[in-house]
Amino acid sequence: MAKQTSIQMENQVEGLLKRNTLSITGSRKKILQLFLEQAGALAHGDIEKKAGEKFDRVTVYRTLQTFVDKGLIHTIPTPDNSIRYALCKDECADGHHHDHHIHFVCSTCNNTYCLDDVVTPEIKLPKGYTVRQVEVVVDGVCKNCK
Amino acid sequence: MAKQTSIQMENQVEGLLKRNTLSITGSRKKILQLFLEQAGALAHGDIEKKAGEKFDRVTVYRTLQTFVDKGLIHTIPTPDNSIRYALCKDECADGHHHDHHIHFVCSTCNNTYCLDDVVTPEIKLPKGYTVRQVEVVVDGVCKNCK
DNA sequence: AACATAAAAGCAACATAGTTGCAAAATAAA
DNA sequence: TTTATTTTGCAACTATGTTGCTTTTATGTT
Repeated sequence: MAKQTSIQMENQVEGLLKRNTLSITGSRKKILQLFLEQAGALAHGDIEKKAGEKFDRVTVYRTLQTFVDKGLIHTIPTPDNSIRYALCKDECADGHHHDHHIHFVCSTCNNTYCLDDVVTPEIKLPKGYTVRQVEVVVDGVCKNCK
Repeated sequence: MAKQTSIQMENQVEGLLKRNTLSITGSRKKILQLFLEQAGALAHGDIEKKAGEKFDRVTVYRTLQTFVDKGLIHTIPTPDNSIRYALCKDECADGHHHDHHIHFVCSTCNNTYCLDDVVTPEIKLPKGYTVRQVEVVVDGVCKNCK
């Protein structure tokens, strides 16, 4: 993906918001842009820091919740119990997530990545259990930290 | 497993603590007993409630941390971001956990179970990534809630 | 372009979760 | 039984997340 001008980024961000029937506001643009600029996932705290003291904590919480509800981002459970959020692929929409990829947490740089090409395996459960979703989080060292 | 008398339970609890070089105290006995009585996993909050207002919050935190360090219990990451703890099998010792089983969270009763017979699958990662641990959490309906 | 309506942001206050330092109490070892 | 060490409880603090309400902002309509 080629690097974009800030005008192109602006268009991409606004397009994404419009396509998801979200009104275009300062905080939504800023937060969505942070996700687009970032390879990995972001925790609530990361966003507050990166946004540079500009938004109220409550606004960040509510914006993230809205993005999850609309299917723009999804949550990633991590072993250290800090919820992280990452952009969804286009197939996700309006609360209906299709996250069949696994997540990778680097124990060196502590970044979390969506490995979109690695699909979650089939899990065979004992009799009586019904599967709804399988979440796989792999812990290790990423290619940048090697 | 046959139901135990309270004397047997007491012995089992104290034995477990001794084997892990932990001094025998009221809170450790009580908390460890809660884990033994319970099929599923427990969150910090569950323990505070079940212990019946008897222990300080700080003591519960520290006891859980000690148990994790010694390899008596392990943590389970859950989608709703509440850390849960469950007893380890005997192979775990002194900070070195061997949790090759998957975890199941029932979306009806909200209990978390270790499915000891279901081992985590091999995950093939892209070039450059090193795997240290694979954590699988399955979300669905358990056999009791069906 | 101005207005009305609906949505979002900001604020304050609160609730829950987790941490740290220290003194008192309990446990283990001598 | 006495001593040394570990654990507990308390107080205070930090971080994280939530709720109600008011003001501000965005958007669709005239």
